[in-house]
Order: sequence, then C-alpha cells, then structure tokens
Amino acid sequence: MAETTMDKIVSLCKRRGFIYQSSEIYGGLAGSWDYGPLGVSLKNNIRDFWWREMTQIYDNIVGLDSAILMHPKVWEASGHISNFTDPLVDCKNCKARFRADQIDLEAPCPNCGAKETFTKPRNFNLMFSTHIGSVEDEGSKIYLRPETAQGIYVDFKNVVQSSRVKVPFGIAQVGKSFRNEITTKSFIFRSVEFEQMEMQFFCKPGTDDHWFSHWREERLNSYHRMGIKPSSLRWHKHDDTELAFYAKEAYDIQFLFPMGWQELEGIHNRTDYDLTQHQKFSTKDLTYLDQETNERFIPYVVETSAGLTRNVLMALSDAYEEQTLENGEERTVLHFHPLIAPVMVAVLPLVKKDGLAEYSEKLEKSLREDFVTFYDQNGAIGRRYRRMDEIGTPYCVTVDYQSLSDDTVTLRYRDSMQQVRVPVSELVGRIRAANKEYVRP
RNA sequence: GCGACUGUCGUAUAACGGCUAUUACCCGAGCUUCCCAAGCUCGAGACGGGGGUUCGACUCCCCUCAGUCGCUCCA
Repeated sequence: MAETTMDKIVSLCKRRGFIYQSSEIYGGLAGSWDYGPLGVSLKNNIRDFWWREMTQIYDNIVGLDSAILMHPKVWEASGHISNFTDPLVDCKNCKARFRADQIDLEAPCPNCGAKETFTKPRNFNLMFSTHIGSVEDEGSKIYLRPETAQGIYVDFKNVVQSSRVKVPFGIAQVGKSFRNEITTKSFIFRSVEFEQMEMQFFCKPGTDDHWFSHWREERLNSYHRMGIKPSSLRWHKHDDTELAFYAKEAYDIQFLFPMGWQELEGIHNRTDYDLTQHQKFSTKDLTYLDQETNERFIPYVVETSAGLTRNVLMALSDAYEEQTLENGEERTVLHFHPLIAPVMVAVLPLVKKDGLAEYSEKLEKSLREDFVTFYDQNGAIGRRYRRMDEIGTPYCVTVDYQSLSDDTVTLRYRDSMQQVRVPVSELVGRIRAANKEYVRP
C-alpha cells in the first residue's frame, strides 16, 4: 500500500476544498488555515459527534459557550500571566522552569542539581494581547484566551446555581483558542488559532482517581466509535518531568499521524487547583455544598481536552488510502465514518439524456431532508464515482433506464465498490441501516 | 527564535538573460457512452511579493513572505 504522506493530504485538501492556507493571495500567514466547503463540513461533523456524545449521551454534562475575551485577572489566577511577564529560564537537564530573578543563575539547578544547564532568560509571550476600547494603554490590555478551560471554571458557580446539576457533573465547551506559538508546524497540527473541545468534570475530592480512569476509558472508546483504526491510537502517560504544575496525573491519547505519534487529546487530573486560584483572586466563594452529606468542598476537576482541528487532521490521515484495483487502475479513497463524512450520498444519472438527469435531480432533492447530498451529471460514471471516493462520500445512487420504469436505483458502497439494486422508497432506510453497521475496512 | 534548503497554472513538471513559457493529470463546454478515471473537439489556468543589475530578468543579486528539515519552544 502506498504511504500516506502529509504532502498528499495537503494537496488533496487544497484540490478538493477541505483546507486552504489563510490569506493565500497575499502570500499566506504562517500557522493560520481556512476550512473550505468540505473542510468545514468535516469539522462541524466531528464537533457535533463530540458534542452529542458529551452532552446528550452521557449523564450530568451540560454545555457552555464562554467568551473568548475575559477579565485579565482570569489569566493572573490561572498562572498564565506570571509565566510570561517575568523572564524565565529552563533547566535543559530536567526541564524545570524558574523565574530568572528568583534563582542564582550561576548555581546548580535547585531541582536536579545539574550545573550550567540553564537557558538564557526569556519572556514567554504565548498569549495574544489586544486592547479594549480605542485608547491603547496598560489599563485596557486584554488577552485572547489560550485555552477554553478557564471560561468553564469562571462560570462554575453560575452553572451550579442555574442548572440544578449536582456533583459529580461536567461542563462541555467547544471554541477557539489562540497561542502565539514560536513555531507552527505540520499543516494544521499546530496553528496559532485552533479549536478545542473540552469537558471539565467536577467531582468530590477522593473520587477523582475513579473519574480519571472512567474518562480515560470513555474518551478512547469515543475514537473507536468514530471509526478510527484502534492500531493508530495509543496512550502516553506524563511522567513527573512532563507534568504541568497544576496536574496530579495526565495521560494523552496519541494518534499515528503521517509525521509520527502526536498528541490528540489530554486527560488531566487538575485537582482543585483552578477553582482554588479563582476563589483566591476573585475573593468569591467557589465551594460546593453537598446537600446530602452537608459537606462543603472545592471540587476536583478531571479534564478531557481535545483539539478539534487536530481531530480533523486525524480523520483525514486515518481515512486516506491509495488503492490499486484488480483491473490495475488506481483510486484514492477517504474512508470517513458516515458520521463525519462531509457528503453522505451522491445522486448520479448514468447518462444525462432521455430524462435520467431530470429523474436524478428530483431524487436528489427528495433526499436532502435526510442527508447531505450531492448531484453530479458531468463526465463518465466511473469518473464521478472516483471523485466521490476522493472526498469520502460513503454512498452513490445511480439512476439508469430501468429506474424510469420501476423506480429502482443502484446503491454503490464506497469502501467495497459493490452495488445493489434498491427501490427508491427503501433508500433512506438502507442508508441509515448501513450507517449503523458501518465498519472501517 | 536559530541554522540549512526550497518557491513556475489546482497538482506534478520542462525550458530559457530575448519569438505568444512546455507537457501530463485535474477542471469547464460540447460530442460519444446502459455502471467504475475510455475516446474526440474546444476552452480556462502559473514564474510567491518588493527592490536592484541590465537595452531586456521567471532566470543574476538583495530584502521580504511562505514552506520543508533539524534545534529551540509547546505555561
């Protein structure tokens, strides 16, 4: 089988309208990407799949959409600001980070004892800043959020008081985040503007380990349900040197991208760190009262944090296949699970004369209520099948002369290329059934 | 942010200090066609951007933007 390279995926994405470079006619902007007609459909489908699982299937998870721009104190409380307003040094040996003004740079590393391993003092300006109002001064400086999680923590009290949730419960949010990355890399894998799908699960201290393993299992299973090859997914546990300062335990789900194993989603036990910080900085009481036991506590948080845009790249990488058919011809096919395929069904007249085109257009319109459809009458039928294969359309419906007399059509399956004769009246049911049984080849 | 390399139609490419910048695939219009990229005709489409050298620059030089690889970074 031909190797799936990033070049091939980038090329397909541009050619077929999945993803373009931002501001391309002006020479492009590094680390920014636009989602074309098929790309936005794929991205929305992945987002909707996640949202449906999290807020509709599971118990006790509610949704939220918090603002991208937040009070600057949020980022002081979270620790984001202190980490870039003060020059920092890293120990190259143990990766520990220190404020340059608080340690002796000539001395051995206080953490691991290694000598002369400090980097030069640097400012880490990972947050984009801007100004509210038309006057630029320090007082009006605000930031674009570098993660969606803080919006959830800050609204914790509001959600508890307004939606009758009881611990343990979760808050889910999908939204854009921004990081002023020093290097952007590997197509859309790391970009300055990206979308996150995060769920913060609030639980009683002491139950956090249970919920941590619960969510680890659920999140990996979710990718299996999306049709991703299990052999392309694996766990990566953060050891002590990789653990963020707020985390008690952290695992990443990694995916085998064309450039190697990379992080797709993080499951982190963030303890009560964030709520405690916000309680301290806001001076508002963020404790939770358990009415049954009459206990008051700050909940622990288990976070599932997935990159939506990374999910798009995963879906493309996982689905991409170049096949050599039995007759020696080549085809490129995207094996998207029907749940996320940008187009569900294409309707194609075998030829475009003798009323076949008219019949097909009418059929295509009638299917629109149930599926995302596409109509194409242009060129030989085989060519149109290949075009649909290349954008990952799971089903093609072909109208021929027999259709005109008995209202049956050919239903052609993308992965197997097999065809069955189906009455038009059974089409929707057949496609729905096939979707339920779908197994990625 | 540092170093090395690379920029020609959507993709992959060819050539050249000087005639209308080559070819294939893709794409569009038409003909043909009763199920998997067939064929024929026609058509659209490119030298990343700016500056310099030169009678003349896609070609040489400088800057810039973008990309690839390695380091760094990824609280």
